[in-house]
Amino acid sequence: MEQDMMTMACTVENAGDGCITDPINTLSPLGETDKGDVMQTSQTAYLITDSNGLVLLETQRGNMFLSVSNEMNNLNYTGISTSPELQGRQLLTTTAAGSLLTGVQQEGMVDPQGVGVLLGVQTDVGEGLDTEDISDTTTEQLLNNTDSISVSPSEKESQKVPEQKKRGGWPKGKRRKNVPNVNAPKAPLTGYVMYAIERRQEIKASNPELSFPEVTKILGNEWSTLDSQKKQKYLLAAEEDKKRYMEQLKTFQQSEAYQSVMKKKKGKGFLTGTEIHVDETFPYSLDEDEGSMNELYCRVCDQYFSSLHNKKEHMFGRQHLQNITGEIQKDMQLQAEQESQDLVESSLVSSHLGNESSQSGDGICDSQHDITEKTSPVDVQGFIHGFLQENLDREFEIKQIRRHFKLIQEENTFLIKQITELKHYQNKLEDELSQYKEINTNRQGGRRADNTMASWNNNRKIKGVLLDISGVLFESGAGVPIDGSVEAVKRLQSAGLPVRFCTNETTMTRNMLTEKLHRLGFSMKDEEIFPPIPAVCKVLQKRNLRPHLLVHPTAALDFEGIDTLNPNCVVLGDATAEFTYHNLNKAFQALMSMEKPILFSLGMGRYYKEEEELVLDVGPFAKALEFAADVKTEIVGKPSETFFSSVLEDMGVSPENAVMVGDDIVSDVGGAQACGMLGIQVRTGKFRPQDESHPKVKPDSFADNLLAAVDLILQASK
DNA sequence: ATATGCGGAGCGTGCAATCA
DNA sequence: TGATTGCACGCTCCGCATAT
Repeated sequence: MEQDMMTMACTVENAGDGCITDPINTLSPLGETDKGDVMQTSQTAYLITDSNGLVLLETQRGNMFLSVSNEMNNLNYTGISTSPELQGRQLLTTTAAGSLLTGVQQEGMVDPQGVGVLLGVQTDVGEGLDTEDISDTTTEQLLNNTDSISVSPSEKESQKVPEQKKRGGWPKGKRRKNVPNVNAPKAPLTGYVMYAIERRQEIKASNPELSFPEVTKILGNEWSTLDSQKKQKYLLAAEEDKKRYMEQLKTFQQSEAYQSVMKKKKGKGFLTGTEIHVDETFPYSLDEDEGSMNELYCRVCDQYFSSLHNKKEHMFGRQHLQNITGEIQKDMQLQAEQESQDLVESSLVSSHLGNESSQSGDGICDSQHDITEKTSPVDVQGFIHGFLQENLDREFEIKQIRRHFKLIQEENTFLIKQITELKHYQNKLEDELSQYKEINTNRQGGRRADNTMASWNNNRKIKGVLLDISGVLFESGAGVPIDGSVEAVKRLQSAGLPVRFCTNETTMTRNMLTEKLHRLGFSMKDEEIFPPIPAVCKVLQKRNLRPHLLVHPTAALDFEGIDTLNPNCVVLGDATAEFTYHNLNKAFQALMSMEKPILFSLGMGRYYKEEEELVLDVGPFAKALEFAADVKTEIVGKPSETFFSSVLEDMGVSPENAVMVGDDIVSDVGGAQACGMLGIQVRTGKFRPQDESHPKVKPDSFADNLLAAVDLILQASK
C-alpha cells in the first residue's frame, strides 16, 4: 500500500498555501475493510491500520491521506492513492476544518480550531504512542466511542467503491429564487421558539417516532402550561436576542450594500428625502423622510400598513430584509453580468484590433487598446442603433399625438362655431321675446301710439283715411272684429273724415265682403269698399283686354260681363286652393301663347294671416309666372300706385292729406308712402315684431291697433 | 408574517436508453 | 443518426402546529 503512495509531506498546518480549501461537512461511521489494510470508516473516511496511522479521508472531490507524526502535533498531508481499490479517488482538496471532523471531535480527538492541532488532542487518548498505537487507538476509540459508528457488511461492500453519481440535475448557472443575503441579520427568536428549539431535540430523542407537527403540538401545550418562572428564562433570552438583532440590523443598514440599494430606490422615486441616514430612531428613520403623511408606507417594499405597529413589525420582519438583500444581490448580479459583458466585448475588440494590427503591422500600443476599449465600436454602434430606434419610437408617438391633437382642434372649432350660432339665435330669440313682452304690456295697458302728433305726421293735416280690412278691422279667418276697431271706424265717420276700405281680398265678391263687415258691426256703403277686382275690370274694359282668369271661384263672379274668350292677358288673384300645378301651368301656357303677354296681379302680398297661421298670398305665384314667362306684372290693388290713386281720386283728397292704416308693412304702409301718403302700421293682423325694424319701410307711426291709430289721426285732422 | 425541521410534491434540466 | 421517452437529480415550495 505504502509503495502505491506518493508522500508529499505537506502539513495541514500549512494548508493556507492553497492545496486545502474545501470543507466537508460530515465524517461518517468507521469500519474495517475486507482487505484488512484499509479500515473503511464510511463513504468518506478510512483509517489505514498498517500505515502508521494513515488516515484516508474521502471527500466529495477526492481522497486525502493524513498521516500522524510522532511529534503528535502535526497531521501530515501524505499524498494521493494509486491503489487499485482507490483508483480514481484522486485527492483534490479538503480543509478538514472543525466541521469536517465534528464526529471525531466528539470523541475528544480533534480540536475544532483546526486539523493542525488535531494530534495535540492525542493527550486525551494517551501520551507517547507510536504510530501503530496511534492508528490502533484511533480506530478503537472511534469504534468504541462513536454511537453512530456502525456499518453493515453490505454497506461496507457497497461503500468500498463508491458509486459514481449520475449526471444531471439542476443546470449549472440556472437562476434560482433569491436566497436571503447571509449578511442580513436573522430576525430575533421569540421565547417560545427558543424553548421549542431546545425541547424539540429532547422530545425527538425520547420519541423518535413522533412527526414534526406532533412534536410541535406537544411543544405548544408545554409552552402554554409552562411555569412563568421557567418561561422567564426564555423570554429574557429572547429580549437579548432582540437587542442583538437591533445591533446587527443597525450595522447592516450602515453597510455600503444597503445604502446603495436605498439610494437606488430613492433614484427610482421610491424615496424623496435628500439624504439617507441611520439614527437611533431606526427602523422608522429611513422611511420617514417623506413626512408624516407616508409614515405608514414602506418604500422599499412598496407597501402600506394600517398602523405604526404593523409597520414596525414589518420593518423587523424577514420580508423587508429580503427585499433589501434581494436588491443587493440583484445589484451584484447585474454588476457581475456587466463586468462579464464588458470583458467579452473588450476581448472581442482586442481580438479585432489585434488582427488588424497584425495584418497592417502598424503595432498599436496598449494605451491605444485601452482607448479603443473605452470607445468600442461595438458600443457606439449599439448606442447609435438604440438611439435611432428610440428616436423612431418617439417620432411615431409624436405623430400620433399630433394627429389626435388635430382631430381635437377640428372638433373644437366645430363646437365653437356651433356655440356662436346658438348664441346668435339666442340673442335673436331674446330680442323677439322682449319685443313681444313690450307689445303685450302695451296691449294690457290699453291702446298706445308710439308718436306724438307733432312728430309722426310732420304737421300734415289729415283729411282722408284709407283702412285695410283684413287684419285691421277683423282677424282674418277668425271672423271677429279686432278690439276697438268697430268703435274706431265709427269715430272716424263721426268726425266727418272720408274713409275708404282698401283690400286685396279676392276670395269673395264686394257684396259678400260688405255683408260680412256689416255682420261684424261695421257700417259702410258698398262703394266705399275698394277690392282689386272692380279696379281690374275697369282696366280690362278700358284696354280692351280679354283675361285668362286664375282667381278664387267665388271672386270670379265679379268678372261677369268680361269677355274671357281668346285671352290676351292673364289676371291672377288669390286663388287659394286653385293654385294647383295644373292651373298655374295653364296660366303660364296662356302667357307663352300671347304675342305680347300681359299679367295682372290682384295685389302682390307675400302672405297673410289666417286662423293664427300665415298663408301664401298671391304675390309668390305672380312672381313665379313672371319668372317663367319673363313678363313684368302689372299690380292691381295694394301696393299699386294706380290703385291708391284711384281711391284718393274717389275721396277727393290729395295724397299728402291722406293716411293709410294697415297691418302689411310693405303693401299697405310702403305702398301708401310711395304714393305720398302717410302710413301707420298697426300691431295687429299679420304684424310681426321684425316689422318694427324693417330694412326698407319705415312707417310714420306704429299703433297697437286701429283705435290707437284713430286717436293719432283724429288729432292730426284738427 | 415569521421561526422552527422535515418530508413530499412538483418542476426543469440533462443524460441514457430506446426506437425508427 | 436523430427523435422520443423515461429517469435521476437538484432545487423550490408547501404544509404541518404554534406563539409572537
